[in-house]
Order: sequence, then structure tokens, then C-alpha cells
Amino acid sequence: MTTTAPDPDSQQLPPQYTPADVEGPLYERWVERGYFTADVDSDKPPFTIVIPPPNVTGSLHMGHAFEHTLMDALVRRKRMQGYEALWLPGMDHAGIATQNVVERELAIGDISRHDLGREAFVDKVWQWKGESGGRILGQMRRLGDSVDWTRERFTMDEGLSRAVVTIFKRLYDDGLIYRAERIINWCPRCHTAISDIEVEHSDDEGELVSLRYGDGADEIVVATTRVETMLGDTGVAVHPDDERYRHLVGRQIELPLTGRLIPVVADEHVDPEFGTGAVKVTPAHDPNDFAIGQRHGLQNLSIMDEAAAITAPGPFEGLDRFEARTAVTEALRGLGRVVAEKRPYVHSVGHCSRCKTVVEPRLSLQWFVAVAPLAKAAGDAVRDGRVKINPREMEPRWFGWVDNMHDWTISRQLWWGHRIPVWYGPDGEVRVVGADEEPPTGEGWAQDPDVLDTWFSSGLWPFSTLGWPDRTRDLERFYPTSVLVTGYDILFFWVARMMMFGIYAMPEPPFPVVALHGMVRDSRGKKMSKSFGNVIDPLDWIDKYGADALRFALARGANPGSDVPMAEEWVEGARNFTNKLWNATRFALLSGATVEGDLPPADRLSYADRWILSRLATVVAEVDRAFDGDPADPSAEGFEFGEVARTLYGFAWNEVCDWYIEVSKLPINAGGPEADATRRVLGHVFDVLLRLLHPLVPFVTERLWTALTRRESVVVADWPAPDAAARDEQAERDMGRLQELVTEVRRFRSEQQIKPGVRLPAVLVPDAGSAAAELERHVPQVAALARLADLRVGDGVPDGWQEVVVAGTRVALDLSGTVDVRAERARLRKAIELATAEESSVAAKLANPSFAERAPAPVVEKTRTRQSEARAEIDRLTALLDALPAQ
RNA sequence: GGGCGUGUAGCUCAGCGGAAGAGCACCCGGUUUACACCCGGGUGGUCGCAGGUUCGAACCCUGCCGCGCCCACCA
Repeated sequence: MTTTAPDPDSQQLPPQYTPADVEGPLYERWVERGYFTADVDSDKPPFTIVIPPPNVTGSLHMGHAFEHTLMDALVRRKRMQGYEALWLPGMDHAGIATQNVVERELAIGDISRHDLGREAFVDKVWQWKGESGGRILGQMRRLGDSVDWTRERFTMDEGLSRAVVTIFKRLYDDGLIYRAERIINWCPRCHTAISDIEVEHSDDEGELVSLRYGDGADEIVVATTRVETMLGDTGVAVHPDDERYRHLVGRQIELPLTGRLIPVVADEHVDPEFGTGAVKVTPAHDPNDFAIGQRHGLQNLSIMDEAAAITAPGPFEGLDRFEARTAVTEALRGLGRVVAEKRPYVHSVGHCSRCKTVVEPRLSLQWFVAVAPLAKAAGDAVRDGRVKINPREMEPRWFGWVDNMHDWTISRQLWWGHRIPVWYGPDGEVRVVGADEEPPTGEGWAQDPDVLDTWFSSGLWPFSTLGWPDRTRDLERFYPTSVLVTGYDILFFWVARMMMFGIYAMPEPPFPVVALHGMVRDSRGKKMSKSFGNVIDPLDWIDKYGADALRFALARGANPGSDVPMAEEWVEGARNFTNKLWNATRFALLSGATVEGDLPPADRLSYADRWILSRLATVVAEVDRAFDGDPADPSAEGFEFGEVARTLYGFAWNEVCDWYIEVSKLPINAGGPEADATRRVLGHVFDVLLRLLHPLVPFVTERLWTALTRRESVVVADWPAPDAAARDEQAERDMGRLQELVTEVRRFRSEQQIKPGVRLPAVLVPDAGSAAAELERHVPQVAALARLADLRVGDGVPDGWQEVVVAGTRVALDLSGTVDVRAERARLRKAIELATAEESSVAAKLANPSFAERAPAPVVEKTRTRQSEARAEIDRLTALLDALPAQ
């Protein structure tokens, strides 16, 4: 008997896994050893992911933990697969969001940014960035993110700022950036322009008021939800074909309260069916009206300032827009001009995505990107397959947006951000100053005070972080990135910008595939957000259950593009799983499992050994398929992290632990050459299983794998290769048979309420379908797992013994008076009922002539087998029932 | 108004043309020497509704109903 001395490492594994003891030191060790640092000089193929940069202001929430888990899993697996893996970390300066946060801080001390002045304020924000950013980096370490810390970037770094200026100038020179006076979305609280996508629409209750303009024959009724804007009306529009108003077109009518005369114009845009078919036109405060005004040469009359207070001279001057709405309505009512007020009137109202203030459309001079050609290129990249969106169902969204995009307002009236690289001269000159150019000096020259939209710099992220506009070696080697992992909520905010800029500047698209994930929701399906108060700091759960548990729980719920429910129970379950892995590996170590030497040849292995190796081979293939998809099957698109997690969980727990470990105890306890073979298989199974799990649960697998193999680190171990030769159908059938036998006997015991400790004498009785020799194979295993005594293969059921029928085989048990006859009779009757129902349903199917003709032969064959099995089952059960003692 | 998705066990979700699944919850039984963060057994579903295609439908088609999300210059 060859007993391997207990592994010294195993002595260090206590019966419970305590994540807090191992996670921190392991992470530091990984970083020190440089595992996460990508080598630009290696000859490995590159695999690159740039992190969606979190806002410096915040801290990472559950959505980040989720996203990072997915990215880390991809990166760790590729690293194991022999790629030069680069996961580039960094943060976003998040212009408006950060500025708001710092302003709010200042407001506590009753200070405004204007009190500080621009320079001091920006210094303050940098200071804030330093404090806040550190927190985020700490969180990433706790999560186990295998990012390359030597390449950390920030959107306001010098290099990235150069990229911003460079692309600005190129776009300007190409005529794709221009400055114009347009109607833009204005946030009266943030005092800045915002882009279309920074406006959130919600159905708000307002009131629709009908107003009478003009007098007598000139009278015309218009309707509005924003009464105060009438102060800025410079026309009324009707449809050209509208008979009702034809006589008025071209006439001037009087605008109430102001006494101004405004023209009636005919415009196709007006829907004659809607309301009265006449529209008041306020070109300076409504995008539609602005367009109408442009077409008919109407005056643009601004009536509000940047805080949305009325500037039109008169009694309303200085009133806030909402005060003015009431005041103007009152005044008009006094003049008898209010025809009708309809309330409530629900209509879509735009809000600032940052502060929820109602957005005011406002005419103002801003910088824009002419997106048409860029957006077209971004659309084409997906259309022609250079970029895939995963899951594919998201593509219509992409096209719908990219094909209908409005020009992008990029200037912001803020202080925190990339300052617009444009100088204005004393005589109205405009000079865009590139990265390597000197700004003009001299009397009257001044730089544009505004900064750029924060998405302008994040749009450059996949290449600015690698050194662009310089042609660095990193850029050459790691661009384009390999995949973009992000939430579907920022498909347009961010992904579209990166696509447009990447194709424009590089010109390869920045990634060949966009893997979209869903939002993390709480157990009731609510989106986690501050306003709902259901936000959980990932660190709380990491402290309590370990980073691996959190990661595994998140991964387990991840189905491409769909939202992930999250509740503490899920994490608890995942923690239990890490503990299960811990103890299972601990068992392997205590049993002397080894990874040294070749696996024994198949003929020296038990069927259980061959079975687990066969299953393992299948699992390796399934995991690869879930990660990578299947080129032959368009429905398998890959990125199925949930599938990976569920496959491995089920395999590890229900197959390795529940069956293989239990069966392996027999040879191991018995010793001998069979024990050596099983120890080697056990070692192999855990070696491979831990490597497969490492991308999802890096810490516990590292601790266990190094203990098991005594090798350096699973981080740099090879990813398991599929092993088709290990597939063994016969072993799977044998094991299936064993499981059936054991499960049926256990169920019988449980139903008979036989104590688990009682070892029943039993006999396996072969029948036509199962030879004695075949049954012999299972005797020791069945005896051990089903807790039977003196088990043997016999040729009949001894008198007075009960029997359990397992698909063709009888197991006779000596209950010696422990039988509950009534319970047994009920059990048999129920079983007969079920078998009879099965038999008749199958018979009906076979009796159907078209089934025999049309169904494939194997299906028919299978159905026939089912029928004969069902008949045999009924006969056998009936005989058993008859054999039961009368009472 | 357009687009996309979704409705399967009490809960959260897999399955997407050939005998209804998992995790959690629940019930029963367990000091089985890796693990009670465990082990064994069990209850629970006309797969939203109504039609259709098919030998066969949770799965394909049509229509309805419910829910969710995205887009939209509905005065």
C-alpha cells in the first residue's frame, strides 16, 4: 500500500474558507510579480480591454463590480490562454458631474465657484480628484481586477489632453467642427449647454392653454404648454393647405400683452389635424420654431437669461420662467385672451440628466460636431460586420440612433474640463491652436472660456490611452482593443463616440465586438440607484462574503444584454460555493491527490474515474463555447458568463463533490494501485476545475491551486485544453446506472423512514436487461453510497424481502419488520398509476400513423423502448403489490 | 408615435421543435471521519391568453393582454 504523506500545505487549510485572510496578500503578490503588466515586447498575440473609465467623483457601485467581474474574467482567461493581456485602467474627469459635486461641497460653506475664481476652483477640483480617485483604485484592488497599474490613465492627463486638442483641430480643419448660433438644450441650474443625450425625457403633467391672438377677422387660436414663451413669439404658423387660415397667411396680427405685430406664415411642418392647426412660433426658445423661423425669416427674440429668468422688458422682467408662466396666464386671462385651459395635460418634458432641472431650449452660440459623416461610418462598421454588437438584438437600437443623430453640441459653459483650443482675435479672427502650436499673443486675443463635453475626451479613450496622437509602440501593438464591455445604457453616450472618433482618427474601429451587459437590479427588480435608496456598496459584501463570492454571484446572473438581479442571498449562495470548493480541494489534499506524472491509461482506471474525466472534457468544451460562442451556430454568440458560472457550479458541486468524491473514497480508503490511480485523477480534476474557475473566482482558486500543485500561480497557468479523447460514453452509462441504483434505494429508504445509519442487507437481482456481470461492477459502490450491507448479486428475491425496481433491475432489501405495509402499498399504487399513464400516452403516440411515417427512426425507436419499459414496469409493480402481506 | 425585449415552480432565471430544468425558499430525515457555509429525500408548473403550422410546440406563425427598456422637435 502506497500512502502519500499528507501534503504539508493541506495542514494549513482550515475547515472553513476565510477570504479576508487570503485576498489582500494574494493581490499584492500578483501585482509585485508583474502578472498584470503587459509586455510590449513579447511575441504573444495581444488581447486588450480598456476599462470604461469610472467618474472620479464617485465610488464604484454594484454595476461597476459587475462590469469589472466580466472584464476580469475575459482578461484572466486570455492571459491563461497565452495572450499578452492588457487591461488598461483609468478614470474619467466627468466634467459636469464632477463640477456639480465640488460646487455642492463648496455650497456647504456658502461659497460659489465664482467666489473662488476659475483657477482656484479648478485647483479645488483637482484636489477632490486626488482624494476620490484613490478610493476607486482601492475598490478595484479589492475586487481583484487584474489591471495593468503601470498604464493607468486619466482623461485630463497631459497626453490625453494633447489627443483632445489634436483631434479637435483635425475635425475643425476638415470642416467637421463648427461654431454656430443654434437652439440648444440649456440647463438653467448648471448654466451650461448640454447635448441631446444628456436630456432625459419624462411624461410630466402640465397644462395646455389655448390663446387668442389677433382680433376680429384676424383672430387665430394657438395652444401652448409654455405660456411665458409667447413673450418671444415672432410669428404664427399654419399649414399651407389649410383652408381655414389661408386668408391670414402673409398678414400681420397683434400679439397680446406686447402690442407687437407678428406675421402668419405657411409651413409644411404644421399638422392641421393637431389642435387648432395653428402654431405660435418662438424661434429663440424652441427647436421646431427655430427651424420654421429660419425658413420664413422670422426674428429670433430671446426672452430669458441663463437662469431662465425673463429678460423681455415689461412687467414680467426678472421673473423665473415658472413664475412668469402663471403671471402671463393671469394677465392674458385678464385681457380675455385665454380661450381654454385643459388640465391635466401629460406631455414629454426634458430634464437635465445631471440635476433633473427642466431643460430650457435656448438660442445660443456654441461649438458643434457635424456628426453625419462620422455617424455614417460608425453605422457602416456594424452594417458590414467589422464590429459586432453582442447580443445581436441590440443592433437595431444602434442603427436607429446612428442613422438619425443630430449634430453634437460639444461646448459647455463649465470650468472643469478640456478648454476649447480656440482663440478669438480683436477683429473677430478665430484661430484653432493645435497641440504643438503656440497660441496667439497680443492685444485683444483671448481663449474661448468654455470647455468640451466630457464625452469628447472619453470618445478617444481606446487610443488616447495608448499614446495617440503619437505612434507609440503600445498603440501599434494593442490597438484596436479586443472587446468593449459596457452597459447598454451608454451605448450611445460612449460607444458611439468611440466608434466615430476611432474610425476617423485611426482609422480602424476601436474594437471588433461590443459586449453589452445589463443593469444590476435589486431582488425586487428595481434598478439600483441613489434615489431609490437601494444602493449597496460592493465592499460591504466583499467584507462579509469575500470578493470571489460577490464576483461569482454577479457572473452567475449575467445573461448577455439582460439585467442582473442581485440580493444578499445570491452572494451568500456563492460564498457557500467557494467554501465548498475549499473543502473539496481540502479533501483532495488530505487524500493525497497529486498532479505529478501522466494520467494512468484508461484500462487502469475505474469507470468512475473515466466518467469524471469524460465529464470534465465536456465541461471544458462547454465553458469555451459559453465564452467564445460557436462560429457554426449563430445563436451561440459567446459572452455567456452566467452559463460559464452555472456549468462550473453544477459540475463542481453535483458531479465532482456529490458523486466522484464519494465514490473515490472507496479505493482511497482501501489503498493499493487503484488508490494511486484515483489520487492522480482526483488531482487532475481539481487542477483543471480550479483553472476553469479562476477567471471568475481568482482568489480562492489561487490559494487552492497553489496548495494542490505547488506551482507558482494559477494566474499564469495554462487554460485547460479540450480533451476529446477523454470522452467515454460507456463510463457515463455505467455511472448513470450507479446513480440510478443509489438514488432509488435512497428514496426507498427515505420513504420507508429507515434511519440513515441502518445498513440493510440487500441483493441485486439481474433480469433480462442486465447481466449479473454488469451488476457486479456496481456492488461496492452501491453498498457504500446507499448504505447496504452484505450486498451481492443473486438470482432471486429472498422470501419476505422488499424490492425496489430501478429501470430493469430489482434491488431486494431485507427490511426485517421495518416495512410500513400501508405506506408501501400507497407508494406502489401511485407508481403503477404513473406508469400506466405513461404507457397509454406513448401507445397513443405510436398508434398515430403519421408519427411512424414522419418521425425520425431514432425517435420512434426511443418511443417503442419507452413503451415496453412502461409495460414491464407495470407488471413488476403489480406483482409487488400482490406480494405484499394482507395487513 | 416608432423600435427592442419580456411574460416558464412562491422568488430570480436557464431551456427556444422530440419525455418540463437550476439556484434560493419550503417540507421530511440526518453527530455518514472534506464541508451543518453540510448530507440524503421530497412537495411544487393547463411554460400569459386565444387561434394556427407540424406526426409532435414552452420553443415557429398570427392576434390579444400584462410588464420593462430605448428612441422621438406630440405645438
